[in-house]
Amino acid sequence: MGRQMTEMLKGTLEGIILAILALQPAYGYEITARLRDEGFAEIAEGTVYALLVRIEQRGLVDVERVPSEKGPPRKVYSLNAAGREQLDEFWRTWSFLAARITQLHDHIETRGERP
Amino acid sequence: MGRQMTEMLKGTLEGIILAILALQPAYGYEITARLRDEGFAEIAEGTVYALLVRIEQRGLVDVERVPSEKGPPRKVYSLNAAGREQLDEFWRTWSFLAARITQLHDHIETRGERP
DNA sequence: ACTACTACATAGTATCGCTGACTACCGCGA
DNA sequence: TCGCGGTAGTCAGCGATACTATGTAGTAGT
Repeated sequence: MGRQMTEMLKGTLEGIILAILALQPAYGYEITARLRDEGFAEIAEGTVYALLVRIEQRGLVDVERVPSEKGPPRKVYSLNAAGREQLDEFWRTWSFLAARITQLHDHIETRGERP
Repeated sequence: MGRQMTEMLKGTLEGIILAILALQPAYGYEITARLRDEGFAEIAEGTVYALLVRIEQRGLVDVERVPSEKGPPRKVYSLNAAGREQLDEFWRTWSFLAARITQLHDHIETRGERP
């Protein structure tokens, strides 16, 4: 993936996954598929699993093992109260950042960088 | 600063500074002040200087030493062609990411996470 | 038996921003 | 005269993150 996107995902990818879990509980493999549907095509499986381990250890999700029809049992993650709180903070932080950056972008467009 | 914001700035702070330099050339100390004006109050000076070293090493800026009336000489950075190219890519990446995340946010709001 | 898909896990790497300290120059007021 | 505050830049060490690459297994279809 591009260096730019890789760095920009830091901090946001966690929020993105929390947001996906907020829509409905899901397991790792499913989340990677969901990410592809949402347009994040280039995010590797390993990345998602590592992140799920982290958010589980932080206690942001509840986990349930569910036998799968195909392959090994699934670890289904669902957002708990702490996770929803964290997601809220993610949106707050994101909104702040997005607002500032949009503002910067407008500054450049109006003041005209390249004539 | 908050962990969340710290992580989210990764990758974007560089773009933000390139954007500021696109408005007009500036030196380090001035940039930290500009950041404060733009709403990024909590960004440490050391962070800005370190970032400037990086973008200089990547050849995204031209540097000119200008004597200051107060204190040591200033290093005035101005965006060069490579820097503008990088800034363009920043905007592209940012737009992509912002669009996906906004879309995710809308999904949650319309489908209703909490009844 | 072989292949493909599903499903999860982990070790190692690179990058990034933060903290905290330090050097150095200037002008002003006590 | 001395110290203080503002200006200006530098650096080492740290923690967190996402990526790459690889490995482990179970099931289904041929």
